[in-house]
Amino acid sequence: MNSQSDQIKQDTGFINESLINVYDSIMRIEESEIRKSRFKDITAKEVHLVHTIGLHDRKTTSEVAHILKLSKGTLTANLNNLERKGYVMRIPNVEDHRIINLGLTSKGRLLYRAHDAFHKLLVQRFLKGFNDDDIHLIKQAMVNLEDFIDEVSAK
Amino acid sequence: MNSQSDQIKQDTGFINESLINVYDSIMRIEESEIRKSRFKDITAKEVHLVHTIGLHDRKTTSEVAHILKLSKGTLTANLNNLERKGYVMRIPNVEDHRIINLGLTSKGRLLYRAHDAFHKLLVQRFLKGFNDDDIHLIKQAMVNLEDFIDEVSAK
DNA sequence: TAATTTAGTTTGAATATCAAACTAAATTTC
DNA sequence: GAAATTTAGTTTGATATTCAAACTAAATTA
Repeated sequence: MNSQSDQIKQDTGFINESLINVYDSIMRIEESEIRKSRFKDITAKEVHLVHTIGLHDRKTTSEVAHILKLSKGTLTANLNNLERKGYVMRIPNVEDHRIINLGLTSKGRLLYRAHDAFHKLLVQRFLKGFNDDDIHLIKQAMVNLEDFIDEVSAK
Repeated sequence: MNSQSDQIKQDTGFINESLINVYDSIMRIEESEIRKSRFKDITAKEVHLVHTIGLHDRKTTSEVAHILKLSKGTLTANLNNLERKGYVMRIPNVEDHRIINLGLTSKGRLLYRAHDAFHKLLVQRFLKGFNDDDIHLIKQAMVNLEDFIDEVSAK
């Protein structure tokens, strides 16, 4: 018979393994789902970039590079690819001619929404069977995790 | 004043964003923490490979390639690097001479444990302030997520 | 107006990845 | 039990990703 504390050890052990394993899988299925749809030329990294560019923000190239922690040169290369494939637009900034703002084409917006829908489905399943209090508690655990990440990143 | 359902929308929205953002950060801080220690020549991907090889299993090259979803050629290249750096051993299988089993050197085991300790700290912080029932509930959410991943991967 | 800073691109080198061809060993088939 | 097939892992050649540093053009500051 398992004691209460054995149960907890088992739970935390499972959560540990899960945190390690889950993301890789999420990236993989995101990519394979998106490629089953009409977006056959898109990788997981590219979806991530499209998500970061977003629907409405018109971020600059530097802002996006900073968010994704990519060098400026790498981002330029990635943007060239997504522009060539027709998902992303470079929008010269009229006030400051050094700046390029980024936007999604209509195809890019479709991709954004398809990815977003898949993610919402994923979260729905993640939270399946939980009531509002439970969900609030799970949210708090994610806050903890982000706090820890911020702390470690800062030091 | 927010209604209850607004609160839930906010929570699930946060969880959604969090799931997207958190892993990248985890990979990044894992790498930077490991490089602050005595393991300065190691990338996040390599830690992941060392974790997969594990302390006791003596997995084959093909098993590890399958787990990490890498081609055999890619894994050979990765193993060459980790062998050169002194973390991984190739152990010829005496019963079947085609097979190479994989193991960690003592340096590799040190790296494994350092990474494991960091991960345990991370989970500890993830679960900070929760009681046993809460933890069990969070574990259940992770099970949900893995189920969803398995379902989508299978179809 | 000259010097400096800033935003983004280009360049060149290093690394990672894959699929396909290959080698050697084990298993199956006849 | 020899020949054909399968399996495990490596090598090869091509492609893609990434970075830092040099560069260009525009804006800001001195």
